[in-house]
Amino acid sequence: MTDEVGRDPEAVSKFVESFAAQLVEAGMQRMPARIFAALLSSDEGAMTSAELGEQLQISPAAVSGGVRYLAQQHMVSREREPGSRRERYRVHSNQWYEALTNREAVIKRWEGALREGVSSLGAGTPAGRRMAETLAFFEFVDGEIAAMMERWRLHREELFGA
Amino acid sequence: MTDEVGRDPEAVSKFVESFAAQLVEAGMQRMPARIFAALLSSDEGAMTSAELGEQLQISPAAVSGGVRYLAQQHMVSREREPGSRRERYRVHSNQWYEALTNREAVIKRWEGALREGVSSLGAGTPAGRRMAETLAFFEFVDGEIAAMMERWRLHREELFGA
DNA sequence: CGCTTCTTTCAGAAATTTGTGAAGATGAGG
DNA sequence: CCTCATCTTCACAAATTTCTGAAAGAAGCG
Repeated sequence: MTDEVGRDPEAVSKFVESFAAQLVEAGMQRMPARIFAALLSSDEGAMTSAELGEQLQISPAAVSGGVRYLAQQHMVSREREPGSRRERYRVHSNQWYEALTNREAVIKRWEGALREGVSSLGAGTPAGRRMAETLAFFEFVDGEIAAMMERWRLHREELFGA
Repeated sequence: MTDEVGRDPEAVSKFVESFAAQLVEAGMQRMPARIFAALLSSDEGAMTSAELGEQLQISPAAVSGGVRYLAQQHMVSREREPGSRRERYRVHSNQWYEALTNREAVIKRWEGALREGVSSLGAGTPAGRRMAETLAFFEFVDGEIAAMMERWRLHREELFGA
């Protein structure tokens, strides 16, 4: 087997860019999206800063900024190769889409804003009622998502084994 | 009752801006967010272009652009007062958060990109397997969300009556 | 028809965001 | 300690986005 490269870098790059484009369209910033897509399509599920910089043709500063964002969103984690200042950034295959549904903080803030709206506009007014209903929706979804993720874990074991 | 105004414009405005800010943080553009928040907190659930312009202090052009975006996302609908060129933009209290969960098109595109990734990187490779799993997750969520919305409708009737 | 009232489109000014290079930190290893 | 390899921060240039005023389009109504 002369297949030592193992993968066609061009095919990888093509996928990375096209998946990143979807993420961008869904609202993610460009650099985080590209970095994330690159990690997702790496065999290890992890890359160093230098590797990312090379594949994506971006500066160390851009890697740093993008990774910081992804880490804040809990979409990647950072690892340190022991005895080296070099970091590697890893996407835990499960972890990340859990983060996707973990709008936890976002939902909580929306709920807060809506509660304030209900009371400041008046619970008896039409606008107040509309907002109370919206609030109820968020509260409902909040609970449902947790249950859904639990079902996913079961489903996942079924499909791929524990 | 000298309460003819009915609502404190300042309180309304304060809520509108704060709710819009949450939407912006969640990735919506500023103008659409403000317009949407204004509609949501109006008693009628509908406003004319002129009313929106006045409350938000923006030009007709900005209203036009924002509304177009919201309509594309199915978050508001346009109505025509019969016998007038004046439009009013309405948020149907139910409709809009159904639109929120209706990432339908978005999810489909992600699934497409992932499928392409699985085949172009190789279903047998580690990266390919990771993407196959991610794909399975999206397919799962897709189905779950429909079921969840159905439960919401029931729950909603329970809370607020049909 | 043509006037009037609204809405949309468009080009450009202003504000914001993004990515870079360069300088500064941080820590491993001699 | 000093050096080397890395990562991070920062100021700025470039690209992009956002909003506006002005002009053009559309539709009711006399």
